Amino acid sequence: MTTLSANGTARKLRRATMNDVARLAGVSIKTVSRVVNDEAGVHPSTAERVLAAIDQLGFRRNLSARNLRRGSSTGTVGLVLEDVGNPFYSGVTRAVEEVSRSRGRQVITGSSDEDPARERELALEFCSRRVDGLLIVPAGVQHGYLVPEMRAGTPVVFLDRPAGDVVADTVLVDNVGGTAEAVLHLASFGHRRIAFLGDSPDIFTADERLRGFREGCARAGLGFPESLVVMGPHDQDSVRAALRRLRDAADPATAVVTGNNRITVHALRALAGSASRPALLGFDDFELADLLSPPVSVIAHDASALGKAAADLLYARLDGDTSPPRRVVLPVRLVARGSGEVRA
Amino acid sequence: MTTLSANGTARKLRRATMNDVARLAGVSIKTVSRVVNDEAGVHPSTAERVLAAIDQLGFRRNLSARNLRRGSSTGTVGLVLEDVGNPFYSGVTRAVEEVSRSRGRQVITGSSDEDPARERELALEFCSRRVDGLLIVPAGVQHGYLVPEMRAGTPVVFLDRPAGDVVADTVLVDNVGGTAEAVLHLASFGHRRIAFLGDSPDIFTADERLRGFREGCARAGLGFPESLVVMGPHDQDSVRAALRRLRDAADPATAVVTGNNRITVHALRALAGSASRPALLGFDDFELADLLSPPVSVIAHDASALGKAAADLLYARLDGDTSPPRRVVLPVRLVARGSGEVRA
DNA sequence: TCCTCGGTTGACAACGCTGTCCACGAACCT
DNA sequence: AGGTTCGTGGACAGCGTTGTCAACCGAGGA
Repeated sequence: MTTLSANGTARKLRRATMNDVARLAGVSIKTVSRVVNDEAGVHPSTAERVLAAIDQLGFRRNLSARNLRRGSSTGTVGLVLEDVGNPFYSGVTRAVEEVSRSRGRQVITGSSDEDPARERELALEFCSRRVDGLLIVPAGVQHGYLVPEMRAGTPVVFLDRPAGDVVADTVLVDNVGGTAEAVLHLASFGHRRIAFLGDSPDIFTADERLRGFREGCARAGLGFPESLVVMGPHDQDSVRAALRRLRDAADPATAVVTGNNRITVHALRALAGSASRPALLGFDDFELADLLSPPVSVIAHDASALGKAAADLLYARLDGDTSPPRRVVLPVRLVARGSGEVRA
Repeated sequence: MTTLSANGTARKLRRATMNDVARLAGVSIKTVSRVVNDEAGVHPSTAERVLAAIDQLGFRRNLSARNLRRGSSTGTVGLVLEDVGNPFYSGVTRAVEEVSRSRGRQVITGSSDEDPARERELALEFCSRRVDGLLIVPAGVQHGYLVPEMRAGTPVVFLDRPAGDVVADTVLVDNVGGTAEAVLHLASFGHRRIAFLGDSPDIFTADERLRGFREGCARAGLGFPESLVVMGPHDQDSVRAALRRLRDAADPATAVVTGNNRITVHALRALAGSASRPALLGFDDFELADLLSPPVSVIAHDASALGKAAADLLYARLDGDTSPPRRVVLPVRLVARGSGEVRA
């Protein structure tokens, strides 16, 4: 094994172009192009000379120039989500990458951090790069800025949340049905005082899950326990405070539905070691939920299924599908592990 | 809120170019360029006409063409890692994205799945796209293919594992020291039969951690317990089988060091509910480790610190740093939570 | 009056690449 | 011998943008 040094020495050197290769090989630039693209009609000995020159110069075809000239696809898709660092979204990312790979495309990602301005900035930047398509987990509710892009032929698919004011393909999960099912499940174990701990109602999924919670309460004949609904907390301290309030109330909650994986984890941490724990059922599955004690029951849905469905939809558009925009709602399933099966 | 439809109708329409804008606004293309780039010297009324035309046509500057012409940075960096879906790497990704954002650059990611051919393919594809720099979690040990790229001025930083045969900036974590510390920690609780469950020794980090394990054993005066070393298992079944073998041995292990987060989780699942559990100390921290019972002690290191350090190194090169390649080793720390503090 | 000057605008080339079209020589046919 | 084909190679334009340079116009100075 030889150790090759390749650092800074020649840093400012311009990259070799086809012209350089052509000059070195003593052929025309077009012949180089032919060799690089495996086009027929180049004499083997000529090709060999060209390949040697390519090797010697470390030439690598400039894809930007190629795509510009050919007016063809850039071979990229843009993915705007809330936070690649969140395991849920990284699962989505992986699925998108997987599908894209099979279609010979690369994925550019960006995290919006729930900031609509940032989402917009990322999406438009991607459009400037002429991505072939855009996958967006909306942070805001206004997407009119995408209309020119869509009209210009960039297909857009919204993930996890719908767009505010444009009609486009959308993949969602059954937030309402899942949360309602959670309430009914808890009620079937005798719970009458069920609380809901959700993220900010500005977030579509949080709001939908609250809707599902109300629906579940209604179907279980529990009325509308507004005092048991807390929306907004999404860090450790605020979740802890909310739980304390629910516990210390005159008529405390005996069960809690948590609105997403982060809130569930914060709730678990807040409740750890406390003597009497309410029954708990969380929206979103998460790793190790089965190993906690008690194991945590959840409304599970599949990040990769979400990513794959969205990517499939996008690639169908790229393949020329011009049918009306679709809205796909993926099913969720209740995974009973223990924490939600405690009698009131 | 108006609902805008923007689907398929005009799909095959070519995107508007500066030429189109110029024609519509009745100015030269150069004037459009001036407006788009906020260059001085355009009469306000002219600029207004141009902006109106841009708006009407939904024009968006083509960055590929711009970069081609200016010969400047493409504003992208490539990140090749094992699997974006793995929480550890998604943390790395997020950190890289964060740093890149502050430097006005976008991140293109790709998962190699530990396949050297795939790593190479991704890295070279990124080079063809003329990324400004490359961050690579090596899957293989041969990186000579990168030499032409590096010579041509693309800085490369290796993450988490060193490159096989090129000299370049590298950011690692203290695998050896951390694992040795783990062994000494367990030994301090009286353990003499300590096992190591690691991933395939082909993987640098797995091999280094094994080295650290041996070093720790030596320093603790435990000799070289080769029968207690199992390398390779990385799925649920093989980890379970390995643990069973260790337990059923004539002189069973009383403590286990697991070589990475996935193996730790598999081990936890395999040991769940079993009567006598060995002391456990895992390499890599993971979410909820503190909430398990017993809470899991780990050798922790920080994915974002790794990503940030690597990105910082890369951007330093892009800023013109031509000092010799650096090797940064990030410290790890033992987080004692309970599972590793069981007396033998 | 002529000239200069700042403010505005445009013509043109070029970035690296590929599609089109044409040139050249050798071999083949009639 | 002249014409036709095939195999090989090159000249050139243009993808959408920007840097360079020059032209134009009205105002101000000599």
